[in-house]
Amino acid sequence: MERNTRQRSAIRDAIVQAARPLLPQEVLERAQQVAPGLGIATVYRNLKALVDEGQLRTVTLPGENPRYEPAEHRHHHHFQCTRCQRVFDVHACPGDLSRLAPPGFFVEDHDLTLYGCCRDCGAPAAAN
Amino acid sequence: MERNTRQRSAIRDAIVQAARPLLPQEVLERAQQVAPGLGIATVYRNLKALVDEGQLRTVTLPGENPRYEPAEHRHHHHFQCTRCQRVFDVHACPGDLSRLAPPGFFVEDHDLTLYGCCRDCGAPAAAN
DNA sequence: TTGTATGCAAAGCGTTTGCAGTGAT
DNA sequence: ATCACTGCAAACGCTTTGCATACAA
Repeated sequence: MERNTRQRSAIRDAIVQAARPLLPQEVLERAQQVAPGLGIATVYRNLKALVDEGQLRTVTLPGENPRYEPAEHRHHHHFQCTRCQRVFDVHACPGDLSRLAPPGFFVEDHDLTLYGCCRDCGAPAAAN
Repeated sequence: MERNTRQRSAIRDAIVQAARPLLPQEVLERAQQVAPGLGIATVYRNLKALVDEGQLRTVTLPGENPRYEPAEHRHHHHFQCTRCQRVFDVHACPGDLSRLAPPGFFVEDHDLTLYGCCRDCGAPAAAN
């Protein structure tokens, strides 16, 4: 039976209100403003619980520590800027990729990460 | 100035001879058969060095520890079996994905991981 | 009251680093 | 004889867990 604690609300709210996937440490810092004394262990325990409940999604980019975002977001992908390292949501999807798998392999899902230059870091020739 | 040690050869050979990307621990176990007494620290040091030299490539799948494979392999992707967790190379590629990025974002590269059921693990999971 | 959730600190796990000894050149 | 490389163990950063207490139900 799950209880609705001050800490759990603070953790969930921090992630829902963020505009991008957050690291556990970032969740801690934001949630502590609402729930002083909050410990990192509680953040990890709740992140895990909220993911299991289906409220959160884990964003695991290659070579990066896991980040967390609201699960309400539909199937989507991510774009990491090679200049500023920030991660953005990409709501487009290449669609069915089962044609890429070798014979005998069955594709059930996929993960895609795009790398490049984000809007803010400017095009190779344009400085906006 | 680099030296050609017994350990380094054993580590490189273990990876070149493997049919799939290996975890550092797997590299250790295989290389120890040729270089008894080999320590895990030496494996890590050489993996790093060989990646820097361009001989190896790091395979970083979401939520998985880094694996290593020969760099000679061209641009390709990976397939992870959701049953046995093993990782396989996929030499197909969806091609240009710049259409997926929002306006103002420039795609320079991409990473793709397929998930599903491998040849050895049999039929795909029942559709839910 | 009851038992889950919490905070703290210790433990785990994969990876890195300091150091003195080893061995390739 | 050099000096990069090695093995060992300690240190690290992130995450998990044990335990006594706090608090939602």
